[in-house]
Parts: sequence; structure tokens; C-alpha cells
Amino acid sequence: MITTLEQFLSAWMQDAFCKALPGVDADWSTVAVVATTSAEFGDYQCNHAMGLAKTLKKAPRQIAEAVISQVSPHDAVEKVTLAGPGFINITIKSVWLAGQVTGLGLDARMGVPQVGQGKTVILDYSSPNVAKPMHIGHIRSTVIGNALDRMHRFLGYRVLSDNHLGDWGTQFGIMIMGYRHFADPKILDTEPVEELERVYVKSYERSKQDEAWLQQARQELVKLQAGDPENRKLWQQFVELSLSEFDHIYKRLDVKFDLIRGESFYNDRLAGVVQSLTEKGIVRESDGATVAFLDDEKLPPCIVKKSDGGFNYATTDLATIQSRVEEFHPDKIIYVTDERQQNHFKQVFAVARKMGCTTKLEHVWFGLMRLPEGTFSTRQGNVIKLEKYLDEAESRALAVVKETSPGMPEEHQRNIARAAGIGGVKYADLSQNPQSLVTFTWEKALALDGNSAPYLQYAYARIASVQDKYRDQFPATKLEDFPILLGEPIERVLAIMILRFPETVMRAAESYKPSVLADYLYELSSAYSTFYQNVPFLKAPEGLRESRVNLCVVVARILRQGLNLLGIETPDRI
RNA sequence: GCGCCUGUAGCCUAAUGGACAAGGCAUCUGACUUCGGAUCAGAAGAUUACAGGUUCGACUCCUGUCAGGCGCGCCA
Repeated sequence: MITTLEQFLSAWMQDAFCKALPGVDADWSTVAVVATTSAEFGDYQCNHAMGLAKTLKKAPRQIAEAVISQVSPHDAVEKVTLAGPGFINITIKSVWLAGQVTGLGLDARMGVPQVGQGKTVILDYSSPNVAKPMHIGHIRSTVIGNALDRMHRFLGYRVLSDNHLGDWGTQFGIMIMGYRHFADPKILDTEPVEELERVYVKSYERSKQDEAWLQQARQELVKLQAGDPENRKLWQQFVELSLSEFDHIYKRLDVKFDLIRGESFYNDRLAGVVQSLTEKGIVRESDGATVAFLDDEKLPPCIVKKSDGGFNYATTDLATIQSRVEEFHPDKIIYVTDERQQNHFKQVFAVARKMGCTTKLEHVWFGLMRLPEGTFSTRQGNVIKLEKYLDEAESRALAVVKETSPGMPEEHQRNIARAAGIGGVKYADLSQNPQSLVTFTWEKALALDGNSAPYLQYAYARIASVQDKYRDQFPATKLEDFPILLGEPIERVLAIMILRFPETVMRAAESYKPSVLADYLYELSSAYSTFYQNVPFLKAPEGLRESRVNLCVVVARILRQGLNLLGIETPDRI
């Protein structure tokens, strides 16, 4: 079993606590180390002694001292010191560190353990509505969900990514009416989803003024849901048109789903779910509707069957859980949606648990995106289409490429612009806490300098270039024959950061925060840039030269793997 | 009215209850005729919305206030 440096040091400290405080009844597994905030305090610190002071009625420094006296010697540890009110600071031996970095560089997984072996996770993300173009609001669920998807896979989980399309709502009655009366076949050919949205909006407005129109739309919906062949065919067409357009965007974003099952997929189960809820006494009638009242009084009651006999969103989600559990036996189902659905999922999860569902259900929500002047709304016409957003990102990146690499063939320029532009868009969403409210500005979303995707890609490309130059200049030397030496302070900083990769990936996945990984990769690139700019390597004497190039190679591998986990490309030239 | 979330330099963002709050943008200084300047070295910029409380220690936890966002039984 591979353990991370942090896990290893924590276990090592637990042992010392146990020995230093015999007879104390405590759960030593909570003893942990964390990376220090500053190099002057060593590499890792343990703060546990201070927390114990009160219960043990001893001075924290005294406890820490006792612990330090009980640590068992280890090759990895240079020294353990007491500082401040009771911090235990640990400094790692550089020789050991160098060996670990070499080993990690040779490991295909870069030290990341497969903690998810044998476990199945279903990731429900993106989930756009059929017959509406994807807009800028869809990017967060797609990008965050996909990063969680990639990280879980890398950690050894069996992941099933599922795009739970909104393909079965009440909007289809209005949709069908709009299509029949307003659709322009020519536009439908070139811009199908745009056209579908246009006729939907037109039909929707008509329905608000024209009672007969609305009645007719309801009729069409009933016919559709009863399996009327003609309406069914129309619906099928809407779904196919939308899917092919979504596909185009998913290709640009390099997002793939294992399953694309819309709400319609679970249609046959809805009545059964309500029946089973009724039999179990979880629901009762209220104002003509069938409703589950939940134990948590702060949660509104959950309607599973409307007074008109129809089912709704909650019913579908319950049926979806049921179906997924039966078919895939997941250990966990993770939903990635915006913050507005928090209550909805709390309700659904509560009802599912009452039904006996033991699968872990997680709702990962993120803050809404808005404009400086207010929210996006179709009515105000300020919605930014996703396609346009990606185009803009690529064209801004292309302008930078043309300026920095004017001699490069056009095709290469475009490839780099795509990697930097799309990478920049993803990084903008992944590098910050997903739960914060985001105010959209082009300038912010498409920044290409400072803490941005191109900064990380640039660091990677420079290493690729160093490797090429090294091979040209020293074609006969075998890099593998040379050990990594850690002489300069910045080399040591890099080495420690490299060893933190495994624990960072695990923390990012466990907390559902890709930003943890993005932050780490930025810090690694930043440390690398300092190294690159201030320490010679190709010009260094033999031995030192190989050591430094080897260090570069390990950094490059981590950047490549780490950015891949975020869904960001790493071109060799940028 | 009730519930959930957010509030950190001019702007954008970090910080599993730990050491002097960390970066980026913008501003100002510098970087060898250089292993790639989408970079690096440095300067300046903070009463962490406000008031209490818990703690050896609070941006972080609790209470209250203010400001903003979102949600509150048949939309998804």
C-alpha cells in the first residue's frame, strides 16, 4: 500500500503521541501533520499538542516536548523541533527527499494511490435542457463535473458519468405547437437549436395571451406522454437535433459521458415510485397532490404527484436513483448543479433514504454566474451562448499567439490558441472555490497571464523545450543514470511540492474541489519558474546538469498529469 | 416572513481553528546581447462588512446587525 508523505508523517506522529502519553484515553488517529506555512518552520508541522493542553491539564509545550522525545528515528526525518506555543516542526532530510522524488518520477501514477479500487461512483453533471442552446451558465457544471470525473477515475474509482438531459418537461407541449406553426425549415437546417428556441419563445408568449393555444399545448403534451406516434416523432427529432449540437460543444471541451440518459428514460418508473412511496406510508394526499412531509421542518414538503395526476422533477430524480442503484450498485452518486437546487436535492435525498436507499448521495453545488449589471436572462437578451464564449476565448488566445510567435505556421497557431483559450476558460472556473458567486466579465474569464491556464502551459512548454535541447546537446548521455541532487533552496522547495502531488489529488477529489488541485499546480509552476529563471541547468557542470534536467522532467510529468485531471491540454509549444 | 449562501488591498481570488492573512490584475523599479519575456527579481497597497462571544490562538466556530445573491407545494 502506497502512502503519501502526509499520511506517513501523520502515522509517525501518532506513534510518538501514543508512546509519550501512555494511559491517556484518546483517539490518536486524529493526530495529523500539515504542510508548514513558511519554510523557516521546516516542511511539515503538527499542532495536536496544543489542542490537548486543556484536557490533559498540562502546558502545551510540555506535551510537545514529551512527544518529541518519543519519536522514533527515521531515514526521512532530519529534525523535529518545538516552536512557539507548542508547534512540532518536522524537517525532511534532503537526501531522502531526493530519493523519493526520483522514485515518484519513475512511477507511472506519480505516487497517487488507487484509493477508489472496487468502488463505483456515478457522476451526474452538465445536464442541459433539450431544445435550448447551451449558454454560459452550463459551463461550470460541465467543467467542474468533468474534473471530478477525471480525478475519481485516476484514483481508481469505477466512474459512470451521466448526462441527465432535461428532455421530458411540460415545455414540450408548447414546443410542439411552436414547431408546427412557426418553424422555418431552412433555418432549422443550419441552426437547429437556435431555431427551436426561437419557436419555443414565440409559442410560450402566445400561450400567455391565448387560452385556446395553451389548452392545445396541454393536449399535445398529454398526447406525447401517452405515446402518440406523431408527437413522439417530433420529440425524438428535438432530442436528436439538440444532442448533435451538444456533442459539438462537448468535443470542443473534451468531455465524454458514459451514459446520456434524459429524464424520459425513467418515465416508466414514475408511477411505481409513487405507488411504493404510498405503500410505505412515506407520502400522503394534500390538496389533491401526493406529498412527502419530511422530518426536517425547515425543508418544504416534497410533491411527487401533482393534483392533475402528473409527476414532476422530484419523482423523476427518485426514479433515477432507484434505477441507478438497481443497475450499477454505486457506492456514491454525485450531482453537480447550481446552488438553486440545494433544497430540491435535500428533499429528494431525504425521501430516498426513507425508501431505504443506502447509497451515499452528494450534491455538489456551485454559485450562479451573473453579469455586473444583474442576472442573465433570456428576456433581456443578455445570455451568452456557450459556443460564442468558446469562440471568443480562442480568438483572444490566437491574437496573443500571433503576437508572440509570428513565424509559426497558421495551423500550429490555431492549435495553441485552442489549447490556451479553452484551457483558460476551464481554469477560470476550476481555480476558484466553486461555491462563490461569480460575476462574469470577459476580461476576467479570458485572462491569459498571471494565474491562468497559459501560465501553467507555458511552464510545461519550457520544460519540453529544455528536454529537446538537452537531447540535442548531449545525445549520448542517459539521464536515468544520474541521481537528483537538491542543492539550491529552490530545488528543495520543488522537491517537497512534487511529493505533495498525491495528497493534493486526494484532497481535491474528497472535498469535490478541483480548485485545490488548480491552486497546487499554480504554485508548482510558480516555483518552477523561479527555478528556471534563477538556476542554470543546461549550462551547469555535468552531474548537476543532469540532476536539474531530471527535476524538470518530474515537474513536467506532474503538470501534464495534473492539468489532464482538470481537462486542460499541455502542448509542447505555446 | 422563513431558509441556504456570500462579504478578505482599487479590482479578482487563496488560506483542513494555528505562527507576521497568500497570490494574480492594475501601478511603480529593475532583469546579463539569455536554457523561450505569456517569464523572473523587487516596491507599494488589508481594522478579513460591523458589534459581541467561545478559545492558549478566529478570515475560519457561535449570536446579533448591515449589504448582496438564491430558494421557499403542484416549473425543471
